[in-house]
Amino acid sequence: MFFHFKDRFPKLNTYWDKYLPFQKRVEAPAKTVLLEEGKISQHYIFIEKGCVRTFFNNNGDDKTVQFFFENEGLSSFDSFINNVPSTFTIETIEPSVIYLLPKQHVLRLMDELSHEPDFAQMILQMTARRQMHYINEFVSIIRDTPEQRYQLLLSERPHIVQRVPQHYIASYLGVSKVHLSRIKSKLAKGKPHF
Amino acid sequence: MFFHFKDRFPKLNTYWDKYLPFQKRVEAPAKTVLLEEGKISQHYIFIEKGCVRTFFNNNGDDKTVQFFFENEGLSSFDSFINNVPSTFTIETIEPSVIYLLPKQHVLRLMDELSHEPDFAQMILQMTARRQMHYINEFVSIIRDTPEQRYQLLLSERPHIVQRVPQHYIASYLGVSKVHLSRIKSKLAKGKPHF
DNA sequence: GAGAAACGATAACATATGTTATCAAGTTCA
DNA sequence: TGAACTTGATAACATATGTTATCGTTTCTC
Repeated sequence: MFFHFKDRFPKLNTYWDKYLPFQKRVEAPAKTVLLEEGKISQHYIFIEKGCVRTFFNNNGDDKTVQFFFENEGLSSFDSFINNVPSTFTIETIEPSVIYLLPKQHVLRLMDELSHEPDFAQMILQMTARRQMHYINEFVSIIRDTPEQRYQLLLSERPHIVQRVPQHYIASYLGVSKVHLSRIKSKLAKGKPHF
Repeated sequence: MFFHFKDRFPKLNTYWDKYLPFQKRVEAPAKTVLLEEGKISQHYIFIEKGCVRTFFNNNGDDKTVQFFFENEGLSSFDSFINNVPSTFTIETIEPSVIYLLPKQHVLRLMDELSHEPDFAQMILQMTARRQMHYINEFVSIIRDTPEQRYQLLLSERPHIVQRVPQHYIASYLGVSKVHLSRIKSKLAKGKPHF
């Protein structure tokens, strides 16, 4: 959440660096659960190597909500901030190197940050962007066909298509894995490459 | 955005009351545009009477993103905070009584608020909730069928179904208006009422 | 009050998508 | 190495959904 924005708000660096030593480094194999649906988030998660998805269970099959990669950080934001059970699970996709910063330190870090005069403005700018991201996800799914959404992934976030197993992508796009396979084969026919 | 939370953060009331006089009261007929897609948001909007939707244009037909009713407030949050063109239009559905608070006053209000010791925590809690709301919209649409989504509307937000024209609801659910009509007639047959 | 526009239902047809089942290739792990 | 699991493709069929067109009713507008 916060540390995505280090570049835009260089002031964060000083604070962030101070808390680096409190992180726990974890080498996690694929399919390691970092936070389980229903539990309360206790860590801020930073990905040094590998990738991670968030998903929730729906009658046995799970639905992927989002993907994260190297140098991205995440938490189950609502669960972390409001101390409520997480509505989704966070799980590694590939074998990954993860840094976990315990909640107490994040809270202390935020407490320090709040003395920065423009902290509130910073928080607002960050959260407005995040909010826009999720609104766009919603907008895309009511506006675009699954085929268009897949092509958007291909053109704008190709690393997802390259590194993430297809059935995770299917549930993220909102279609069955069979249909995603159909979409791929249809696109392959339309655009033969030599 | 903010003033949704007056009840949970009573401190807001003092500040809010102070800025009440700066609002402009507007009586707007149905289909009045309060903010146009592409323009930069200049007001916080509060609905005293009536209802409002946000939507964006997509090849001629528009897609509704959200509905707002009495005693709710809104802005094009990202546009308002980050001074970027709004990605959607805000328009009245019914004849409505609207209060507009110009941006300059909202900024001043936030500036005052930022001296409250727990302002940052308040902002975080609020935005985490909002974020959860939009994630849930996304989750619902990749998890549920349009029929299930319509039934959720019926059971959890019946006022929407009662007051909003059907084709707006259809685009919000992500289906054509013809199909929403089919869903309704199917449900009516399943559940005859005497 | 009359014409125009908005709203909603329905039909008929085409297309998109889900479901289930099967097969093949790769990967993991004991 | 071999069995189990994972991943992905494809076929066949059923269902869901989009598109276009028509009709009747209501609502708006002048």
